[in-house]
Amino acid sequence: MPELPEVETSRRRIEKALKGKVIAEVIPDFDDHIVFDQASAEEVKAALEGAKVLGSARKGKYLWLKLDRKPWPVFHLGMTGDLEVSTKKGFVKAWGGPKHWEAARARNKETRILPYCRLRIVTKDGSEVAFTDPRRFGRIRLAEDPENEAPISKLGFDPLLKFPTALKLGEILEKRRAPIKAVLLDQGLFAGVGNWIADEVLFQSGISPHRLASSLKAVEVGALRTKLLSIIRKAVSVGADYDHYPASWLFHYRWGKAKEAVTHRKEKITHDTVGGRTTAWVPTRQK
DNA sequence: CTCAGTGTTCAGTG
DNA sequence: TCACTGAACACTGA
Repeated sequence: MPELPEVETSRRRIEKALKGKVIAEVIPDFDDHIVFDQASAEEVKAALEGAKVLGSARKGKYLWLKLDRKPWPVFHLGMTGDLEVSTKKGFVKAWGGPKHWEAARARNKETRILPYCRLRIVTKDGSEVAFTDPRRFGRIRLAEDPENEAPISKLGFDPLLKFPTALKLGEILEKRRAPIKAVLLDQGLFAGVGNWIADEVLFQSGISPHRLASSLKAVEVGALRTKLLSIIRKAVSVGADYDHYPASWLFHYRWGKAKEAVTHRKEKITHDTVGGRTTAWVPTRQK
């Protein structure tokens, strides 16, 4: 479930594999018009092959490569997208379901199978990056100036880049009539926040997801801001490795809708739909 | 077989 | 015009 920490971790991973290198070959799935919804697979291939990777950048859940020529590729991981790296030669793409993987495996036992691979990038020195996405809500696009073009230009504050003071944030939330959970998910305000981070922030700051954003008191806005920043920084610092998130986080207990779901302190977890999304929260702790 | 679950966009409502 | 809601999108897995 790629939210800001997973996307930032992916960015660092592929930057390490590609920075300073020349892209030798790009292998897209030419039949995929969903992931390649604006630029065609052919156009992406043409834009990347032969270009040198200068670096990478990210805002919210979007990331992009900076090349020594335009346009640049922009990636969104959607709900199930991922960017994998191999430093040794030998990724093999396999489209479709498990049957395709078995067939590919049978053809070449030595090579790693990449389920649902949409794009492979191979550098001159043999490093490989692969974009995989089973459910195809992810997107691969091209842009001349990603940061200043829609949709990235429409994003709000990225908690890792620039974030408003508690005072300023309070002024913004005062004008919003939707439940705070829905406002936290608004990418035009909190770029990079997704469903689990929003729930975690509200859990840790003791605020009910149903509260209207405009009803939050200054002290609550301050707590929400502090928790939002600390949760994202912590998740990024451990490379979005869920096993290393603190045991006290709701994250470990929120999945599934088991009636008996409880926190690490045995508090009852309730599942409601807020802002159109399943919301896990703890009524005894969140007011 | 049905449906939840992921994030974004777009149509519809107020 | 603006703010907000809810469905649609593709697909797996429970």
